[in-house]
Amino acid sequence: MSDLLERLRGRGWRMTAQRRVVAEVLDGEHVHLTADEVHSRAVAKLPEISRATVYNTLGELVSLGEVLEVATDKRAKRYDPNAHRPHQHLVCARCGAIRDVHPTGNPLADLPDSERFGFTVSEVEVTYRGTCPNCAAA
Amino acid sequence: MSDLLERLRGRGWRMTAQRRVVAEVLDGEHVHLTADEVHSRAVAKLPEISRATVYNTLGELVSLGEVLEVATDKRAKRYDPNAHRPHQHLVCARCGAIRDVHPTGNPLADLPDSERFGFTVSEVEVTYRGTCPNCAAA
DNA sequence: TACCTGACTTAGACATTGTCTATCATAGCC
DNA sequence: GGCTATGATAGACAATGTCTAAGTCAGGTA
Repeated sequence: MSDLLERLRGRGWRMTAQRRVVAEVLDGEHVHLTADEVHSRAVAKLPEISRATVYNTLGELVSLGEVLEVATDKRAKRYDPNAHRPHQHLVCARCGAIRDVHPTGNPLADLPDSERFGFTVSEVEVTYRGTCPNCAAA
Repeated sequence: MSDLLERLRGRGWRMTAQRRVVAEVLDGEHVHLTADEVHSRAVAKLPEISRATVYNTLGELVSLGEVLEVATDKRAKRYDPNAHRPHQHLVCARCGAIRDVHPTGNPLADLPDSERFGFTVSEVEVTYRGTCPNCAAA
């Protein structure tokens, strides 16, 4: 994800230790951390980082389109750094595990004009719910 | 929605003024209230109803499958009484307005086995996001 | 390099949403 | 009408998120 750091710098983002740490924490595939988890991991790397900074930085990353907010969980928002590859989520109703998945087809095309009520529709978010293998076994 | 009250009674639900009021508030099409909104409206009909009761009752209605929880909003959960007719949601990113919509096709069928990672998938939740006519005009 | 300035960070108060507990009230049964 | 388990209540508590005022620093400039 040094890609990300590069992109951000290119956009005139002022680089600070805190922002770098948050970006580093949000690295990898199938990463879906809550703000609080991001904060915990950031603190491990940079103990004096504050909660407000983590929230601010996450909010900026979302505005810049580098990170997606996903509301699969009932409580906290989760942050998905994999914003550049379109994908949907598969969530275990029991334990909350989340996987990125890539369905076939284009759900946007499934919404006829007559069902758009004059809205300009730009995005679709699809969440599949079920039971993961671990929970099914238990 | 006296249907609902009948169904609940049939299932051995003990009927109380509070529960009736909550069920009445959740009546109609395109109703997507937050717990707090449900509480406010319930208070208007029955001033001494408490927040805990509203939360409890909503939780029970969800368990019984009479009401759906939807997470279209980043903040509070919303409750959708239209649980018996499968439908999806169209949300205005600007003002938060929500409409029920009925896409064609079956998104469940769009998730191939190879993308299920051993999960038993039972539900799909689709949220379309865009701008409503009002906000587009403004 | 040193310094400036506006953007960034901080701690902690505050707000919102949701949960829990101990106690009181009552629906439905006899 | 009276009993009893179930439901309701107030309010404390918990979790998540937002805001503010004051201090700090990255990056540009000379």
